Amino acid sequence: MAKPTIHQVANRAGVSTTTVSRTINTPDLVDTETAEKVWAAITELEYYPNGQARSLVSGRTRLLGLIVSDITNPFFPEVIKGFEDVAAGRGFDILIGSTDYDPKKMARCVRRMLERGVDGVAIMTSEMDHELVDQLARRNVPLVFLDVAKPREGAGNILIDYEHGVNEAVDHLAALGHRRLGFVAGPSHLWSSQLRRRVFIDALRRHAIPVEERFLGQGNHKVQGGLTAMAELLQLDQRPTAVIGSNDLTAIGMIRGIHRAGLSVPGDISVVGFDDIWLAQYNDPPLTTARLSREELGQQAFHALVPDKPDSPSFGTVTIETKLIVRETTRTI
Amino acid sequence: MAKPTIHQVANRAGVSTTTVSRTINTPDLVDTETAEKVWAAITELEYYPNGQARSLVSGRTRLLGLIVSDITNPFFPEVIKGFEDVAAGRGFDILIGSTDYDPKKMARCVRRMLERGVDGVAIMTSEMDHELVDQLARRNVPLVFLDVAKPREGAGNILIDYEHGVNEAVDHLAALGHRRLGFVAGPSHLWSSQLRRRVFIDALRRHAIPVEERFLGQGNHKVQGGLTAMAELLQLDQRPTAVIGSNDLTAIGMIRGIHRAGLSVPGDISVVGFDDIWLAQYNDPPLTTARLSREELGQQAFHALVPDKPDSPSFGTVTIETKLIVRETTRTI
DNA sequence: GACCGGAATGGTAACGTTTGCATGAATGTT
DNA sequence: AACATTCATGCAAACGTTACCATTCCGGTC
Repeated sequence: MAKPTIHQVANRAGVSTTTVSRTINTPDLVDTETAEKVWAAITELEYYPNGQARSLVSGRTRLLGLIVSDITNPFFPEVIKGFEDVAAGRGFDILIGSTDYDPKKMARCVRRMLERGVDGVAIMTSEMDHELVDQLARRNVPLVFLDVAKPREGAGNILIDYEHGVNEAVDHLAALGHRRLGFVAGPSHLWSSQLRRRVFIDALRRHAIPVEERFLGQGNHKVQGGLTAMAELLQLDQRPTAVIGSNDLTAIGMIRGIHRAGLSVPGDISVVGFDDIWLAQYNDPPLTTARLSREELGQQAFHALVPDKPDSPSFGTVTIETKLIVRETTRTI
Repeated sequence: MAKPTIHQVANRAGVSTTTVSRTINTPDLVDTETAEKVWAAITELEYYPNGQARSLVSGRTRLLGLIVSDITNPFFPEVIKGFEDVAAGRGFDILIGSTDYDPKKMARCVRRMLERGVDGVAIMTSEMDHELVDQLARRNVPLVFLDVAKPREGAGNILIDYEHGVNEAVDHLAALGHRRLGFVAGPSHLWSSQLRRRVFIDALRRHAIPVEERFLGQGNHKVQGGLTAMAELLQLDQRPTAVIGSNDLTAIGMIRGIHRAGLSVPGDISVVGFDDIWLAQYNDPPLTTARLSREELGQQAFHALVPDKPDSPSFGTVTIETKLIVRETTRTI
């Protein structure tokens, strides 16, 4: 009795398969009485329409791909959640692909999505093979890129307004009297990480604060990177009085580094992070950071892929705001 | 030119669709020379076989469902990673479902998986509607339950040997001279959380350490819960000298609580966590905790769902070990 | 009372694969 | 030289839906 088909339902209800199909998809076209019989048969048999058959004829799969670098990175799960929530609400399922920062895996991911015939792909990873992505585009698969170098033609692009948050951070620090600001960047191959660094430097200029090369550290967007970069910064005979991390993990590592050196945050050095991951508020002390709403990021990605009004492709560019959240890792000098 | 079919490939290569299909699936059956022609056509046209058509005839989708409560909980992503890694290696895709602790969403999840015709479902959530799960079982969908109350017949079950880790923790603490041990539990509706508590109490008995009711706090497996529970414990006129958290998040919250009260870890109170989430090692100070390998959990789940040898259903029960990792939150009394 | 229009339903051809059966050529066996 | 055996290939029928094109029956209109 496993997996009844539409035929069995039709038999049991004493109607044609066409009628069953209609009862499910276009109820207006079928008589109330017959509809009831059909529904009875459906529930009795525990019938579920076969998705592959459905999408074979319709050409749509109601399946969306989501490619991230590493689901283990606390930044991503929240994006996924935002994406999945709204997708599930609209009857879409999502296919997760982790690239693990490995272009080969990325290729495998794309191939898998292609074979599944996804109705769209959200790409949130930098190790991108352009040839591969072009292949998707050529097959008219809607695409959306999240926080990627240059907006791509013929695809949705979700940009992040780093400037606002970073400016607020520098404002905040400057208002507290800090003039010697440091920054620990993320991996240099990552475009968004370079951008964050650049935006920081611009903000300093705008505040007429001198940009000191030696205050610019190099991390990797992980705790460890922040920790070791901070250790170097602390070697300097003249230390920065406040530092900003390229993301929260970096900032948290920096705080660890400062603690290990026997100094205190924010007593000796103020620290600001970026992203406001979940963990930031539970750090010790709670981290001041520029928030970037991952939920919104995920939601916007979905909307770019499947527009509210059918057939109105939204190749637009959406910008996500960032906003400083002041907690307890910053203090007047 | 979007989405070429097997027919177009066949045309271009001057062979029948059958031959194309065979070149892809059973290369032995086709002449090397024709195979080459076919492959040429395939790459020129950028042909990818249509998955739905494929699984419509084969009956298999090579799609696996994975139902978790909340992907945002740092415990889950690593399980997912373990699961996905090995699944991708074997050509399976996975469909993520978040229940958000909501039985309604759980129902929607199951329905979605049923319609997609998944080849198996891994369930790692407690808000389980038995009727729903039975529906899956009736349709012969392989199932595996992760860390669930009682092993279920006709399905895989992955259990976690909490005892070993907790015993090691209590051993460790006892060896350091602690005799007043506290425990902050997880949500009481969660079976695994009750089990952890029970195992802790058993371990105390085994060490002939008195079980003091007032040292048993109530958390919620989140940082906040550990924090407030610890605050209560600290009100006691006689405080525990060491405390164990039901999971790492709880333990981290407890440490925050201790710090807020102006006490130090491990100077005044020793703390032990459970799980060894990624974050544990970067806590300040690094957390002593009983490790439960989430990667292994995910991998075992996959293997339970799709056995190495086809058609050998593995309804067995696998146990995952736990093991104490000593870091810097425990010290002699 | 013949005709028309709409509502409810059914028959059937797709959709893109795989697969069992059939065919034909080439090779080997007696 | 006739025949069995393998190898390479093709034809056509599935798989479970949906969508187009009938068909039937009904009440209403002139």
